[in-house]
Amino acid sequence: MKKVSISDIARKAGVSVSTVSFVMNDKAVKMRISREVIERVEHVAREMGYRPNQLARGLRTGKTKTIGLIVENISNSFFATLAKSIEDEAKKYDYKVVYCSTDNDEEKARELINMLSQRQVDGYIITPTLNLSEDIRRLQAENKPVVLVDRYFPQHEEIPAVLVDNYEGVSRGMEYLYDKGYRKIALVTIETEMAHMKDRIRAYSDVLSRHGVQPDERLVRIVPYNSDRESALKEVLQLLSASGTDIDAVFFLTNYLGVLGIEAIKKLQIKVPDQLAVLCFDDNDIFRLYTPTISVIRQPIEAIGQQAVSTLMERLKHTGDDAYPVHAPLRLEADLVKRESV
Amino acid sequence: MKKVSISDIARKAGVSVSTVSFVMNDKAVKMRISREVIERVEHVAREMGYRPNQLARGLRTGKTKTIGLIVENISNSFFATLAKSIEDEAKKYDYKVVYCSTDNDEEKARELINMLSQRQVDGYIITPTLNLSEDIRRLQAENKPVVLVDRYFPQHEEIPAVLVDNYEGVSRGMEYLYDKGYRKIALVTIETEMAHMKDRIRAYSDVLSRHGVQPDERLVRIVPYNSDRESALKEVLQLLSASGTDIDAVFFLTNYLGVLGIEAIKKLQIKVPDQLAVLCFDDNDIFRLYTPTISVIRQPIEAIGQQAVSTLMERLKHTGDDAYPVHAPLRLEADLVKRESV
DNA sequence: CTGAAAGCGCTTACAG
DNA sequence: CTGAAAGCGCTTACAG
Repeated sequence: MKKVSISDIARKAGVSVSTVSFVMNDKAVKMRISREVIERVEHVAREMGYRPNQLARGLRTGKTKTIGLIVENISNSFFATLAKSIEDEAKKYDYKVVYCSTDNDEEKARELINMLSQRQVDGYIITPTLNLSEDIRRLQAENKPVVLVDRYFPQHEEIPAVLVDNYEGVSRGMEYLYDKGYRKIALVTIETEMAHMKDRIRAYSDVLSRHGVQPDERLVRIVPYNSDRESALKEVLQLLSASGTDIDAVFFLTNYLGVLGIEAIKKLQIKVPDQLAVLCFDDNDIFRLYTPTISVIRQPIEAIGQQAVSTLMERLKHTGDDAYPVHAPLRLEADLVKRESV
Repeated sequence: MKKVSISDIARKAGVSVSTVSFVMNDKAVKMRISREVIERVEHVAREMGYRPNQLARGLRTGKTKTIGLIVENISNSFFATLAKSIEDEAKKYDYKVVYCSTDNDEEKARELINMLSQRQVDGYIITPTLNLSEDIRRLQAENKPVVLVDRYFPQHEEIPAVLVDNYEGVSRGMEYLYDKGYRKIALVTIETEMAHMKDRIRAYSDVLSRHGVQPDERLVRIVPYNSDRESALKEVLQLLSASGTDIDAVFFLTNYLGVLGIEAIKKLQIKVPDQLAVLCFDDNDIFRLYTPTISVIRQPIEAIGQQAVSTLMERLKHTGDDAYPVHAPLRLEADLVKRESV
């Protein structure tokens, strides 16, 4: 059974391919094609089970109605939720989404951009890795709009970005811990040069300074990026069991670290929040169900996805318009979810 | 900046488009093109930043090197992990994956198949909904191989499927509970006609019968498919707090139900495993970290993804071969992960 | 060894 | 109101 093409329909309906094309694209009325022909063509098309070949259409029109989405890792719950929200939102605009994971590898990210570009996606939503700004500018130069999500390049305001307000979110969390009387607040973060994490760390230090507290190096643990689960866990265990530091609270700067933290706390049998208060950036089902429940700064994932799509759609409409306004990253507010761990 | 095409390169290198095409496709040697021309073409292509248009290539060759993956919901951790494993495995064969979610809606599943078909994917990996077998057979008739994952159609052996051995997995879990001395074993499942769930339920009853236990209706709770989170939780709460049933263990047949179960148990302050043993089909980070840790029957998700891809690749090679052998579904063994809840 | 030409399935000016 | 034809960017028999 071969796929049926427009010319098969034309032959069977006794009209030209142009006529069929006009009917299939709802341009029949504009082209003043007779009611009778329209109906005949539609009937034949349905009968033969016609499905337009989008490859051919894309080749001809230069538009594929497809968004390329590049995330760090689709199996991570944050990105999976983000991807779903982008897929659902894009559908409203009649766009499809093709997604893929970088595993936070620069080279892989480049390959993916390359692959999506070859498939002629109309625009991109990207969770960038480091050093990707040149590749992204090249896309923009080819008139392919790009919107960053979750991360951004501070020195490149011409690349729009949608993300949570990291600085504000961590500040809020820190103030909350401070208000509750905690003074020896430890921080667990991941080693990276990316600006979104630097913003989070900066908020931690700034809040401490504002309260006249000297940041204590021993309270900050930076997990190397490529450490496997085991060694990362070891780092956290070390921090939490170190004597002489008197930690009374710990702030995990990512979801993944928070989960490791829970494991460490469980292993060390630390009583939360009596011996140690726990706060995490980014929510997770586990935090809601763990005993005690873990307080978090929650990112508005759905809203990030929706805004990313609508920003991209805006750009897609203005394609070729060089004077398109430059924006600072769009920062959405995070929620402080108070639970039992603080 | 326009994209550069094969003819731009041909012009600049002073050769024909055919020559460029042969060089780009590593057929230069076979066509005995001179070393010098090859080098000139490659140099020009690199210089101009040439990226082949896959739409055009796909249109011409009829192959897109793309797999369409349809799952229930990409934001669910089971499917997110499965999708990642399929993406990684497909990459080894130099195939890309386009994924999308049905939300378990028959109509949406049909639309997605339609969409992927219009984009000319070479083959499909599908988590089917009910009543999808006809649509799938149509794909097969069009010579597009399909492999089902996670679910299957027992009456359609001609559609290959890769899934966990549901019957064996639940049987193993039940025997384990029985061995541990539990006799009043409750079951929480989801309402569906799909065979994979029926297999799980059948295993539950069979193990009970084998031990001469009359299945007690009051011990089985079937959560209606479209119930929202709240009402599903209510169902579970009701089951666990019902008096006069003396439940001593509960077996949740899906990940999602197990998480609800944890919530219910937490709310009711039931002591696990002293007052109630808990077992769940399908693992989840939560089960590993909850206190007490929850024992599970773990699906070999990675292996399912890998087998699905390799089965599909096999079919892709034999495309057009009508006599391709019919297989029963490939059932992979689940692990019993003993933790503290039983 | 290399080029000219057909054709994949569409859309869209252009002509009548 | 409808059709013939060009062209999107490729691949691939065919010819020389």
